[in-house]
Amino acid sequence: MKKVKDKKQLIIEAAMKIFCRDGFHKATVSEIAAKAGVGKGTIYEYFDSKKQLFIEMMKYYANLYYENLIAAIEKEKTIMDKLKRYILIEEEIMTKHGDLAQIFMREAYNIGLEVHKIMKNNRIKQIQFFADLIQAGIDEGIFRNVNPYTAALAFMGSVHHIQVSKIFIKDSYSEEINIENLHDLLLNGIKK
Amino acid sequence: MKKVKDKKQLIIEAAMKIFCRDGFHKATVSEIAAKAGVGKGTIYEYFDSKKQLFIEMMKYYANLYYENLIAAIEKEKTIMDKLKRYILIEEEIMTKHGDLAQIFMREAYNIGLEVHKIMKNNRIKQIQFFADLIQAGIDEGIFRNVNPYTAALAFMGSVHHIQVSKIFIKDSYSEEINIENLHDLLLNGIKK
Amino acid sequence: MKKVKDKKQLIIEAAMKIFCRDGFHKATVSEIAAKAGVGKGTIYEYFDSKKQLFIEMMKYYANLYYENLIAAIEKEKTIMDKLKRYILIEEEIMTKHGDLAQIFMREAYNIGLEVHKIMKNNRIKQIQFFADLIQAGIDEGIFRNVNPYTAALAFMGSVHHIQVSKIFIKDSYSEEINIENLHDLLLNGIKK
Amino acid sequence: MKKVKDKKQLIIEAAMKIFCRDGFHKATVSEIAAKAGVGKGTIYEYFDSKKQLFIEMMKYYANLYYENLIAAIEKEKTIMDKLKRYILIEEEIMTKHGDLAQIFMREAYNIGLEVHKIMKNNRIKQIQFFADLIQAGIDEGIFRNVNPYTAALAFMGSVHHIQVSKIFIKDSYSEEINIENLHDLLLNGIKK
DNA sequence: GATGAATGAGACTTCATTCAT
DNA sequence: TATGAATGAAGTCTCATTCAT
Repeated sequence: MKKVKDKKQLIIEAAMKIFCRDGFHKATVSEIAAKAGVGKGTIYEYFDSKKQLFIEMMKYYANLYYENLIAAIEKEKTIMDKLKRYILIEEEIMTKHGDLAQIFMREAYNIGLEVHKIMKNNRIKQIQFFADLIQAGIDEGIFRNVNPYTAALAFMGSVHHIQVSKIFIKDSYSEEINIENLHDLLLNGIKK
Repeated sequence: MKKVKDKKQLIIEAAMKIFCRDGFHKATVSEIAAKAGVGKGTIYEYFDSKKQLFIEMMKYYANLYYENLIAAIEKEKTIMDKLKRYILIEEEIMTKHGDLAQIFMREAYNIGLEVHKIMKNNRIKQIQFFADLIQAGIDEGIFRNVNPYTAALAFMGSVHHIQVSKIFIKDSYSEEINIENLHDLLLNGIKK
Repeated sequence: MKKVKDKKQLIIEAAMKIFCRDGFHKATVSEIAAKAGVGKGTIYEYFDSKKQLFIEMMKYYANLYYENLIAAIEKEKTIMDKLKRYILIEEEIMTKHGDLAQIFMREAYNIGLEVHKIMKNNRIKQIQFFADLIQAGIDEGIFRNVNPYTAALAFMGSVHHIQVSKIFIKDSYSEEINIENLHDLLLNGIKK
Repeated sequence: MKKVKDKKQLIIEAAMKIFCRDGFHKATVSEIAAKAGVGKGTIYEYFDSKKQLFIEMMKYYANLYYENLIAAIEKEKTIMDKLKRYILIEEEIMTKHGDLAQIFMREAYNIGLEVHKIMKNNRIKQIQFFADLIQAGIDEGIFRNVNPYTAALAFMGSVHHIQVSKIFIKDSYSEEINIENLHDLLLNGIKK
């Protein structure tokens, strides 16, 4: 019984790597099977189709991400620490799983309605969670009276973008770009 | 000679629409031809392959985008106006051509080295341009002494992320999220 | 325009041979293509699927059969001659296309509703046509007052069965079994 | 030892149902196993392959059929009663096991030489048995001097065809078609 | 130059068969 | 003995690309 779960897990992890590298349509079931170290037919013992494998892979990582996020943030005491932690986790996730985030975004429109729904719900949950944090900060009087959703998206977008750029550009001035700078910038603004 | 260019242009525009909707691998040459109103074989009169068509399509829109950006910004006089114009153009582009930006990002890794290079150069040019603007603002004393690259990426990422979220989430609280709020936030920060 | 029809026809004829020899499920599209002298993909230019090819093949031969049958019978003047002609044609068809009749029967249940309907309609048309002939003979007073449908089926079944047996058994006493004997038997009965 | 036979028997009976419904190639070993209430692997404990299972299933039912036929007919005293009994049994078998007869016919050509031989021998035995009955009737002076093989095949074919038509057409005039009519027709002919 | 019928490589998926338990 | 998870050969179908017209 444990073994069955292990093999399904194995396939999901292999699928994640291949889907991230190639996207849904370029990825082949053959290669996922090879990466998982199982036969091609075995994939179909655990998943109805390539599409279904993609969906279950997405669900798995979406949940994993959200659970970890909540767990880490709830350890922090103050709003400011929670906020910083959120940004740090976003950064960490983007570093480790930026490709996953990318493919979630990109394929969300194309694979089908179910994928789109998962993505949308996941995204809304995140934004809401972050917006709630900011709203709490506003209520406590440590933040200006900004729109919490705009702020949430700005924060998330900045972190995301910086990370993607670092991965993408690699050999350039990406060294000097770091999250410490970003924290300062987002908290204090650019204007003198 | 003029006619030839017209037909090539026609195919590139059709290709853009189909590639944006379906991604590189799901898109079919047949449908691009149909959209362009030409025969399937005609595509191959103007482009060596589907991949080459994608590359040329990308080059075309990357240039178009950059030229328009520069032209619009250079019309503005002050640093602050240039910066605002930049943000507005980014927003406009994301609104009109967000799907194009998405596909550029997503497929950049997969299609081949040439695509990746185009993307990277384009991105670096943009970041550099924006960072230069910010640096000029710092030099003029209107901005704090932030890292210009971090700031550039944060601005670009925020705009991008908000736009994507608006498209993606649609029916939610996206109404209250707007660029005016974002301007204020990025310029003045969140802290009281 | 003529050529297109020729190639579709070519595929239908090849499909008939392979389907007859192997049955629907054992038959492969590859081999049908090879038999027709076209590429595998060409099959799909003319038919949506293997199943659709089977259906269209069936429709084609069902019509061909029925048209020829009617045409030949209408040339005859008297009821008795029409009846004999019918039996002779049935025999001829079973000789030439017995395998086709077999596959029609066998696969009719399995391929899908559409196939079943075609088969059923075709069968009803035939039975009705034959029963009408017999009824006309009864009305003219040359036949006893038998049930025309029973008689039609008995005649058709006898001819069919004899032919199948001849094909099937081949090397046995099939020489002495012939249609002349059958005519006599069916017209005059077995009892002294 | 008894148990082993029981399980083998169980599989044969399940196989018959599935093969009859789907034909050899469409039928799956999985479903046969499920129907028999055994594991998939168990099938291979008793049969070398799917093909071998089909062959053994055929042999079993061919023998069963023939034994029952002989036993029933030998109970009758007169030629005429034996003949009638034969027709009634054929009818009964076609009613109960028409699908089996169908698949025997259809797949006989395709599965392999061994199947073909079984079928052929079985058929020859039946025809011969029936022809012998008719010949005996001729010798006794109750039948005209018809060709006994032709008559045998005509009788068998008529019964078969009527039965198949009843199953196939169902909702039509099949009510008025019955074996009593057929008896009369075959014995007395159609001519006045 | 323009076309689209023809092609076949390669994708997803099924299922008979094996074998470790 | 009985099982069913695992497998990979083989099938259907798609689609980028070619080439005769």
